[in-house]
Amino acid sequence: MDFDKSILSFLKPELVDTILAESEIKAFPKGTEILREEQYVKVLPIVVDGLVKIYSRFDERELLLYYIEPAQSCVMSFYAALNNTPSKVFAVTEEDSNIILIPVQYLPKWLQEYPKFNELFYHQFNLRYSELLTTISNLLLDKMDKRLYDHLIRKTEMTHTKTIKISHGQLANELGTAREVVSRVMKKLETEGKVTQNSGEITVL
Amino acid sequence: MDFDKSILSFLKPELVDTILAESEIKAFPKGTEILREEQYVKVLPIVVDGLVKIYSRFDERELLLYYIEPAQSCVMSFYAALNNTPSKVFAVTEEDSNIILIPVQYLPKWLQEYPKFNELFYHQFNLRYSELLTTISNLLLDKMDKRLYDHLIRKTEMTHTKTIKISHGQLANELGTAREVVSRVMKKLETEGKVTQNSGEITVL
DNA sequence: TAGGAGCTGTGACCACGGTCACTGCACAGC
DNA sequence: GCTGTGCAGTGACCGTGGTCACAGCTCCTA
Repeated sequence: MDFDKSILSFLKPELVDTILAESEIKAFPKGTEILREEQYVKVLPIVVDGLVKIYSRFDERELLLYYIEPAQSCVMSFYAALNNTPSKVFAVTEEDSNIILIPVQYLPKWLQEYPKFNELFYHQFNLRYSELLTTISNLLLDKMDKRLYDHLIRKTEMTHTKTIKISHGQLANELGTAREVVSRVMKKLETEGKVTQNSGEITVL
Repeated sequence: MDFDKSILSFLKPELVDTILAESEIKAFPKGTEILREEQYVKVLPIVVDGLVKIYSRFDERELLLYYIEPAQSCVMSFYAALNNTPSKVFAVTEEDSNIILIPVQYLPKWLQEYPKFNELFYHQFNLRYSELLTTISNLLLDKMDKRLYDHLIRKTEMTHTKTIKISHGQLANELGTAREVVSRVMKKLETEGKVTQNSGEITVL
């Protein structure tokens, strides 16, 4: 399949060709569950375009951890793949996405032969680690109104559109809270003139 | 300096010798601040013995992230060292500790030449990532009484003693809450017969 | 057209924990 | 002695958000 190789331009062209020769690029429609918790991972995903949502499930509650944007990889599945241990998180495509699937057996070899490839994953690990830190900071310090508003802002930034199609219940899941709480806070944000909403659509002003 | 090399036995002896030839092993007394936030890192620490506490500061509040036990390393400072970026966390010795300090300039070379060395850090990253996940889970789901009690239990497990010398204020910092809250909950744990305390000492029953 | 499913809006209730304002205690140094 | 400092204990207050119990809405399908 054709795609814009410039997305991997930070890697040496020689490495890009090696990767593409052995890997599959697959299209996943929006909403596909590409990684289940406790699943043993056979391929390592690198997102080419689209958007993948990574979340965890604690008890009955869920919490969005971060998004994987183009040219990024899911380090949890990377480590799970390298060591044949189950993954601890879930991954779902938030938009139609094309994803490179690298078979795990090539990883040790490429990691050793291509320092840039190695660096890529250290960088990804660091990125996710930082995002978890800010998630922790938000949980510890911020009230729901700020958490929800920031979350909506982030969504508009990533999808490059001011209007989001999502239900209060889904938002509640992403923030690890209850549906009623989201409804309450959304109403507050609406009266504050920060958003408008009607029937499953939210517009950030 | 002498120390028990068996602690690094998971690495090839050849690699251990290489590391020790170029690195310094330094003794840090309990309570030494060995890593400040926003500090540029020139050496990579690997704990030989003792215990190092890693925490972060959000606004005015602190939160303990995890402990570094013998044969472990601080991946945040690892990444910071590799890329010459400032660290985002603090590190303080919780006990007298001996720590190997590897000068950063050897890292790229050794990472490429010794796959085991590389694996060590992937493993550490994954470990910390998992610990941050459980921290998030605790913040999201658990009440203070459970968080505090679990925290005390963990402390006794790591120091191999039932009695902990710590003030309520310090505990509050580690849990990201207020001193009064810790006092309140400690009283509750005491009446429940889970702990006893007198003047800066807490004994877990 | 009646019923069901899924979503939103709301009011009431209440536990948890953050904050304030103290008091009491121990211990150190002057 | 007195005073300052640091820690523990406590009562009062109250905002946030989790929960329950509904009611109302749209849309789909039998």
